[in-house]
Amino acid sequence: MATAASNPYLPSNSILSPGSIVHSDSGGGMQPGSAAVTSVAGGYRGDPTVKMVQSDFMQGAMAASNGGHMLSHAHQWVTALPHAAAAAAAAAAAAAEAGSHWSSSPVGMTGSPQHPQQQQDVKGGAGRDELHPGAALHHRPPHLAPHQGHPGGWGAAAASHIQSMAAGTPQQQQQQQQQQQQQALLYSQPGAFTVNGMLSPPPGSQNLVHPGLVRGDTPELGDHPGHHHHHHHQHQQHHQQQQQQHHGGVNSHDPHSDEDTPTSDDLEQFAKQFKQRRIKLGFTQADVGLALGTLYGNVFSQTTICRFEALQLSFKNMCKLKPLLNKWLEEADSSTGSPTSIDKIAAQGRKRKKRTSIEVSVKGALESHFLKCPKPSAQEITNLADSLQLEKEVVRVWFCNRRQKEKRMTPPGIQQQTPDDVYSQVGNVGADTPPPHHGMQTSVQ
DNA sequence: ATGCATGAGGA
DNA sequence: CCTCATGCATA
Repeated sequence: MATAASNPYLPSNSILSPGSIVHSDSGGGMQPGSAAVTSVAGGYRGDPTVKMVQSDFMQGAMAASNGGHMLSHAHQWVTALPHAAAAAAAAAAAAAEAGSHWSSSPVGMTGSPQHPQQQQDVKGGAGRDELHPGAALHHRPPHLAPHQGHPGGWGAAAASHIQSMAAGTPQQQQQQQQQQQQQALLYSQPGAFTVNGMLSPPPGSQNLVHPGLVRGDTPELGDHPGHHHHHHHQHQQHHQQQQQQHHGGVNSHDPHSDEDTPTSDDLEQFAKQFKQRRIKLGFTQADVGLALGTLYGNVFSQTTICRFEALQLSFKNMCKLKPLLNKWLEEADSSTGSPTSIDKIAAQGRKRKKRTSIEVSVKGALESHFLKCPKPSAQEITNLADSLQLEKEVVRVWFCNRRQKEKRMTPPGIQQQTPDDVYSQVGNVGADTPPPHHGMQTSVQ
């Protein structure tokens, strides 16, 4: 197996031992003993004809379960066209600093679910038949003012929590790195084009994309300037700190100023507010992502917007995006129908390995190892991969993603405890820290 | 909402 | 090879 393992990405199909990875054969699938399955995504893209919209799809899908998959069968990779880099204006520079991370906070949902009325509707996989590009905006929510209680509670919500890692493993040492890189590459989707302004939330929005390079990323990490309060640090990193320059005395401390380096709290607050506004305006996360592209040249996916709202990005990353989203917010509610530019950019294809689904049991094993050693050596990875019957690359990536996950501080199990659930922190102490998993669900959309 | 993946950029 | 920023494809 070693042979094939070297290069996981072979056009050929056989990968490892039988049972380890199964290509999703039409339904034939998995064997009882399989460790993972790779699902195949059908024609990834490449056909302009496909109008499939993932954005809407997912949104609605979550509620509806799924509109039906259309999985095609393919080999390991989907072929694609070479990608072209695109140039775009980059513009925004965001000041960012990273320092301590989030504090606690209930992620996302605040507790108050959305109101009954659903605005997005159509997007549901169910109803997404009619998608007329350029269609008129659909209704904005007539009103809406649930309340979404939020703030008050926030203060109370603070709680300290610790990260799971760093439990006490002796070998746990970290060499931190501080790199501030960024890059922007994008591939886009084949979608058609015609976008209407960002202000018209079309039933099926999602077409062009606009590649752009962003520069101006954030500086480094550091503690936030105005770090005021409580909270804590759960990580053990923070090496370099960064100084803050306040020349000109421009912004000394104005939590609201976007120019300022936001604090964790600011970000939390902003994210929450952003989400509410976005929803009220009737936009999906995907819509916002696209709008940002047409507006500032940087498109973002639904995923990113989602993660932003849920504070699942690194502090630095959050800082970078905040200004952009903030601008969008302003635009969005101020302009009621701005024309916007319609751009379309060619979408190039990319080849992408099909997603491997790792079996739960295997995941458990990986988790265990992770706790013992978050950074296994190449050899260990190979080893592990072998015993788990997974490709080395898959395992390696798994660890990378895992580490990343640890890094972003999405409030782990730390939510505040209401008077009711006192006695909560019992439970996970020795072994692993099961994902608290916030049960967020924003029904909207 | 998230899991796995890609890639730039930095050692 | 890692970290970090991002995102397709999914559940």
